[in-house]
Amino acid sequence: MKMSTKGRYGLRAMIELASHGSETPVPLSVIARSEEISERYLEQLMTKMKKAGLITSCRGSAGGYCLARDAADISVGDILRAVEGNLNPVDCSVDAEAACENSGACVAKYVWQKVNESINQAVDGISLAELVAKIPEDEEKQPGAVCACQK
Amino acid sequence: MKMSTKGRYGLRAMIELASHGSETPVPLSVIARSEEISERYLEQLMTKMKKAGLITSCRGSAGGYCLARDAADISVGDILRAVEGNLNPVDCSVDAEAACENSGACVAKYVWQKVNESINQAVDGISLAELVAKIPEDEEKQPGAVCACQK
DNA sequence: AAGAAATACCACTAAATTGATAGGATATAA
DNA sequence: TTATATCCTATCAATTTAGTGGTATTTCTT
Repeated sequence: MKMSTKGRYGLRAMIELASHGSETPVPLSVIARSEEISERYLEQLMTKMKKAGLITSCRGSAGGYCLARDAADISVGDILRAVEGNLNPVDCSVDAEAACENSGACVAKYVWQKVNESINQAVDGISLAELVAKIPEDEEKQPGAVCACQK
Repeated sequence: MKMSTKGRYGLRAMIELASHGSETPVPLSVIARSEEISERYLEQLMTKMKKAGLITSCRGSAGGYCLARDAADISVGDILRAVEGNLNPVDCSVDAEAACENSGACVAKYVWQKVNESINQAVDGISLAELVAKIPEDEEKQPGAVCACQK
């Protein structure tokens, strides 16, 4: 039951991105360097966040990534689900496809549903803006709304 | 963030074990067969549960496994932690050893602590007895207390 | 006392997933 | 036109998970 680096890196990258102001796009290299994550690997994670509609991007010189909406409207759950896929501890409990032949009589399923609900409730209850607000002042920038790069 | 087969098999095996009466030890082969788990693999999981003090065992002919205490006093959390190790999604959030150099200023840590709490709360809130009670009658046996084998 | 039935213990292998790397293509601003 | 970026796809390496194999030991039954 460990969160993989996808989730861990992904969350940190988004916090970093959100902590930059909203004026200009933030290049991948900046995020990768300050969070000490391989650029190439982080790139894959950012692609997933973009597909999930959490960030936008601008190519070319002076390009980079921006939040697609206000940090207050992005939950940690949005981020984790974007990079990790669903957070269900066991697929059968939610996905009808993955249900076993015993499904109806399966008591364990009850457990997995409970756990699933509690995880999602926890991560959906925390917004990116909340986290940025916790950053010690000396490192914080302007959390701001949505940045210039809105293609 | 998936529960591995250790947790899934382990829970099912314990439910099966608890659903047998308390009179006689239940052989591994019986649990393995009815839950369709490899005996050899399940054996390793049972060893962990034994070390965690959740079950006892009797060797020899007519031997097998028994709950170490009443099913009402064994939580799903006890079982999962026994086979999976701690359920923390990220080690740094709990284990001081695993904390990164940035630990104090790390905002993500706040998330992992919340998630960890909510997972543990969920699994600790469900007892083995509760689950056994949910089993459809035609398959249920006597949930009972603790069985004969108490070495 | 012998034999069968069962767990205990130790190490090893195979499969799957995850993490990371590589190379080139495409877009954009100065 | 050049430097700076993202985008896309494939591949490789490392780690973790899942499962096997063999043998020793204990206990009941006959």
